[in-house]
Amino acid sequence: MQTEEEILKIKKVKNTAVRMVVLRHLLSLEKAQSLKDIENALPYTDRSSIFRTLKTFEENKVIHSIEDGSGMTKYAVCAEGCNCDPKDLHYHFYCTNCDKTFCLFDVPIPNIQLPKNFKLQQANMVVKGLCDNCNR
Amino acid sequence: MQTEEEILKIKKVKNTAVRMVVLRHLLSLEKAQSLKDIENALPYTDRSSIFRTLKTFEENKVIHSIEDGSGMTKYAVCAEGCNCDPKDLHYHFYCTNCDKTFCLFDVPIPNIQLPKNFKLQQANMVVKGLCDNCNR
DNA sequence: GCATTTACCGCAACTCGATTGCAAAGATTA
DNA sequence: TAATCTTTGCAATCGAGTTGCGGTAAATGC
Ligand SMILES: [Mn+2]
Ligand SMILES: [Mn+2]
Ligand SMILES: [Zn+2]
Ligand SMILES: [Zn+2]
Repeated sequence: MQTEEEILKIKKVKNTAVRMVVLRHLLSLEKAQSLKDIENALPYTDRSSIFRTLKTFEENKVIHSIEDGSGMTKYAVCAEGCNCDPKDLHYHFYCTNCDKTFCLFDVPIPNIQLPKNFKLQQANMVVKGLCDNCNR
Repeated sequence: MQTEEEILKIKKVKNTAVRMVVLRHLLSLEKAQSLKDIENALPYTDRSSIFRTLKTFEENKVIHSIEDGSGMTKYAVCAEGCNCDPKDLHYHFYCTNCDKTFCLFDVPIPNIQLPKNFKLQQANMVVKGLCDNCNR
């Protein structure tokens, strides 16, 4: 497991107080976080600073964003070695009961046979249902 | 191919002027439409009426919605016999160049092996890239 | 070290897609 | 017909996301 400093260094993002605290927060939880989630968790940090931090992180592939259909974009730390290429694609699971969104790094994504002449660049694959905790 | 009247009858949605014109518009195009798209195409119909019509259609499985990451929810008419169950799932393709979103009814969705105790209910699978028209 | 330039931060304002309250118009039922 | 329920149009509101700007901090050049 890499430290916040190591991650930022590898991804060539300057280390600042806001960036450290945002990245630490994202690393501390197993589920993807929305801007609002982070804002609530970091009451002394300004929303727009968090927003710009997330943009910077995403541009530099520190994190990736997920559109889970909940109305708020969620963010999760990229796996070590991730370049946000199609090969780094993974499913996301959105629990319709507890509203958590998970990265399913371990579920393989099969090859998608697109129609003739369509070119794959990226994907946003969100599977919805009940998580193990809510499915009882 | 079913007519608008037939579709609404089968799905038990009362036939009104606004509903007819919205459904006709959705049927007339091969790509999924946003509320704004429909509003622009139907300048004499009020936005909130279109909005409520789309909600009614979605609840009654006349149409399904797609979150393609463009910031606007898109809507497309369900295929004949669709119940919006997991078995009716299909990929959507979002062209990053021309901003069109297509239902890929013909591309099979493989079985997704979720982690233990996770239950699949729905999915929003958006593949992004260049459509055949833009990929030259 | 000190001046200059660049990057980052906090605050407030704003954008825009989505949603809602409400009253009028239309359809249905008794 | 009268009462009731549904649909529609208009205007207002909500809220996530985004931006302008001035101040502070860090980096760069001398
Ligand atoms: Mn992920
Ligand atoms: Mn579709
Ligand atoms: Zn859950
Ligand atoms: Zn295209």
